Amino acid sequence: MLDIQLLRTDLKSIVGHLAKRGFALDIKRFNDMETQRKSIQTNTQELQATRNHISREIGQLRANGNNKNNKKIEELLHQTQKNLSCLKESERTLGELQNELQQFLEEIPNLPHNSVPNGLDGISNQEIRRWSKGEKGPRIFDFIAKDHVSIGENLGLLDFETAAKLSGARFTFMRGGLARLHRALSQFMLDIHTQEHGYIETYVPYLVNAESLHGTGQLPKFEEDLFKISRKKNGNKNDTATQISQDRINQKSSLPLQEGDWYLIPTSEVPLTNFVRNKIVTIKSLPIRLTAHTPCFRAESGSYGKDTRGMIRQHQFDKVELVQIVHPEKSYEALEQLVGHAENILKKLELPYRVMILCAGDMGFSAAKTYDIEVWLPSQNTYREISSCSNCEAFQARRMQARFRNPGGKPELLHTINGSGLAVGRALVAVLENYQNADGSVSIPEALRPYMNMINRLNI
RNA sequence: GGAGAGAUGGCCGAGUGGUCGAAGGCGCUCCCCUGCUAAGGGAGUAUAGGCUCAAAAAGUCUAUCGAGGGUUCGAAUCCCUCUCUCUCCGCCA
Repeated sequence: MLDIQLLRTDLKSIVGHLAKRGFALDIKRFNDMETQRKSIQTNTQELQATRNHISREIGQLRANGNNKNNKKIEELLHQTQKNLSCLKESERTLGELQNELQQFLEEIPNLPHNSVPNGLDGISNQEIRRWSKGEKGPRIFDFIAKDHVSIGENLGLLDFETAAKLSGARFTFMRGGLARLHRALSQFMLDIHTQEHGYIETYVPYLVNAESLHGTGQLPKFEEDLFKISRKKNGNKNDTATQISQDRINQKSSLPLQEGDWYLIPTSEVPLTNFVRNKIVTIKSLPIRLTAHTPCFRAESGSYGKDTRGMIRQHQFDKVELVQIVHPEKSYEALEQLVGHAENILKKLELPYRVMILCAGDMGFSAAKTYDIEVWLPSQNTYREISSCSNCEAFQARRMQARFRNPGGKPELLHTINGSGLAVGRALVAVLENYQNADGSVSIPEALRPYMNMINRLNI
């Protein structure tokens, strides 16, 4: 969420920044809402002040306990009648308006950082650097490289048919050495991040509430991408709408969301980042570096027909996530660092990759700057995304009210950074394809052998 | 799932309808006292928002005592709903 003060004081420049990412802010609507809000809020507060005055006066008269006062009290009571009905109406209108404004704000994406290239889609993303073991680039095959589906199925270890029977399309069933390799990858990643990169290993819930998803920006705008678990409790909630508007009057961060339901996490960024929701942390505790290995669940309703073959795009996949909660002045430094941590995994696995900076229009909703890391897939003769690392600046922190106390003792918003380190399923795909041999076997990368009972290949 | 107890500021804890944003204590900050330290004395110490203001500072108003709703001229206090924590019972990995 953007700082509403910024919209109030510098709307023009914000509109310009948002246009860079293809978001058209409705200026007229915002200004209209603001003008209305201002007058109604002032009015409401004046009426409240009057009410409080009269009440206090009555209180004083009562305390003095003098009979003469009864008349005066009655007068005051009479006087307050009209005031109160105006107030009620005014509060209601203000609530509705705050509600509308809040909703408007919540659906505005983050502002792209100055270093982010212009462009509205992936074509404008720019390559920053490229890495492969040795100078020659990705391995050149002296046979026709198969894709991971053929490799896995030929090994008899990858079974989409069973997965489809159990669940449907876009699920994976693995067994034997392949399942083990999958586990090895995540164990390996966790070990590197905790032992070499200073992250705290974390175990988190896979079901989270709507507030958490709101904090990181998935809700309210992207509900269709999520799997929702309903907990049929007490049937229908009563007047949710009234509750919300009341909340809005109080100017608290509030949610147009149903309480009670759970969502499967689309990434452990959600539980990890929400760790600091509604918290004021000490400056000494920064940076907070958290990592977790979790399954991730995505409905991906928008992408049917894309990557239908294999395990590139699944409803369920594992990911080792990196999250940093940092001082605002350190966040860009931390982003570079975090990208390096993710890259380090690929280096140790000796998988060729490149780092891309996403253009403004290709970034996610909450991001101010994003690097994608793409791993080489020989079967597709191209690089494919295996990690996405973003600095969200204060965008998520503002939604979450995640703060630290500055040296002056005042609470200030933190910055949040997240990135995959890495997507385990896609890492598995990359290993299978890059380490495949002519005879259909797959060599195990050196770094993973300690996790594989020291075997050096998966054989047919 | 059943029965009960509870939720107040950074922390502890008082407060059952009236001037309470909230006693007292601890902690923290500043000042005084003091060879040093300890002890002692004094002052300050929530968050968000509106308005005034060119801006800052400041002032002023509003809201906030787990969350939401209700009763009332007035709610931390009374009523309803929900969430969470604790204790006991049941069930379970």
